[in-house]
Amino acid sequence: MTVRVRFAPSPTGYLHIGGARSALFTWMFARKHGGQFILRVEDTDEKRTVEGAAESQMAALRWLGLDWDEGPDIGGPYGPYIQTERREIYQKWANWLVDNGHAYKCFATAEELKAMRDAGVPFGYDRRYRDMPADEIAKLEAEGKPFVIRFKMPLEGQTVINDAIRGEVTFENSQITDFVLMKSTGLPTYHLAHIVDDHTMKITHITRGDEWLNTAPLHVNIWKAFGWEMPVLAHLPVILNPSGKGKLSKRTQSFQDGQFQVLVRVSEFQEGGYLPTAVNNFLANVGWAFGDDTEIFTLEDAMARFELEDINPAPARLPYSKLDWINGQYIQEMESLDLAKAVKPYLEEAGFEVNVDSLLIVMPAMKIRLKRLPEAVEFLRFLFEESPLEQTAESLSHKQMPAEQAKAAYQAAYDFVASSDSFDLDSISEKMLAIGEANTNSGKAGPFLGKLRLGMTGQKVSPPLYESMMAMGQARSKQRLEEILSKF
RNA sequence: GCCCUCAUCGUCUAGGGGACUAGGACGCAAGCCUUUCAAGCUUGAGACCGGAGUUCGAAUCUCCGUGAGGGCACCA
Repeated sequence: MTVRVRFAPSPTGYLHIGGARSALFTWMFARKHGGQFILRVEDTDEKRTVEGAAESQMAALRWLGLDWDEGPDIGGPYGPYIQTERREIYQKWANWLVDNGHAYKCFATAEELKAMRDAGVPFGYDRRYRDMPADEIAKLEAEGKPFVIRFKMPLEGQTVINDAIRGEVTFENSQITDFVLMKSTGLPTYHLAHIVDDHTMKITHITRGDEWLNTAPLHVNIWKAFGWEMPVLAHLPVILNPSGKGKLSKRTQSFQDGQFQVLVRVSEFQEGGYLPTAVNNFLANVGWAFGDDTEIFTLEDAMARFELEDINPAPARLPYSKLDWINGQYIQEMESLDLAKAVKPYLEEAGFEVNVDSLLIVMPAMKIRLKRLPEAVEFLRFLFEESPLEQTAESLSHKQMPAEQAKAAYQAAYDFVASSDSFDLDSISEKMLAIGEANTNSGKAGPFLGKLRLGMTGQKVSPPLYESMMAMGQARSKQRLEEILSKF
């Protein structure tokens, strides 16, 4: 049997990172088994549907590299993949349930429902239309009264659901009411729609959020009523707020470690300079583990080991600081050219004119420093901004290298930069090292190199001296040394 | 309130009766290295929610607490 799974978001907003993790788990499961991953848009709540949301969610999925085999944009053999385009199918099956005694038309008005709710009726509905004689129902219908179709939930007994992650979970049927299957608008609720879709789309495993566990017994009974084969259920744990209180939401801005913004939308991770591969690695590590203490792994390798059964059922918070570390690990492994290209948009956004080639020299230094791409802006600012030299003769000197010696050293450096034919990493390092050793009391170049770096870049934190000089170029380095000398 | 689920270092996790003195990772602290910041290396602090059982033996199984999360819509 071919595994067929789906990710079925509602187009009510941006793709939430928790949704992305569910999609990732589902996708890994499909790919591991050589099955199909289907994307379905569940837009039966017309009031909440947001224009463009489905597209932005698909863009987020694409960014993560979670490709689908069937979906609204590419079609497939079991389409359409947008629920509002499947009205007739739901209507047909809803009618089938009514005709076969598994569901009934309910004419309760909003006022009636409210009255029942106010009276404290469980679930706000007392099943008053469940056993209404057929002729009375027909009469109401003939009068054109609006109605919904409700499922005839068994009144007693138990329903056991078998969850791939949690095992058997037993519910009392009396705890579940006659849920609405078809709204008066003629559109189905999730309860009906997903079952009809999952059946007609031949879905073998239903992976979905934890919040569906309580209505799973309802679903099981609907599947039974249809006489359709039940897919395997797997209820995925939710992601909590950094505080541990409640589901992760944008509303709660918590900075528990003082520096981590609470990112919720996938697009925020993208804009924040995280690599999709790192985000996937990060997400896969929450609620699931590679298994042999490996923390950094490819999706390929993770996939091979992935099992729904291994998912940790406990809800978890996102360890944002670990994400930074993971992202840093991925950046370290990047090719210089790729990193330069990746960093370019952030530099440009800061108003810098970027030539990728000239950036290459500092990329090795960047790789081991960057946790997030935008951090390159501060590191490389000196390459783009002509800032006044704020250092003084004193701050450019050192106890191992008093002003007089410092001046001589900088002069020597200037002479080299001003006249050298070979301005490359090797000659720069060789020369600067020699100058430093010759002009410090200790005979160690350290103090000189440190102060020179400070003067050249004007930044307390920057890439190392040699690379910085190379990246600045000979002319700019010369000019900068002139400024330094003018301080003495 | 009712129902369901879950519970290991600060966080993410490994472990599923004896190999647990409970492993790894992030973060944190210290040291080394060092031209800043990093990176790297070494070391350190740091957890089985509580109580009863079952058992020769419980982090692991059972029950009861407690805590946390989820659900109780013509939303998904």
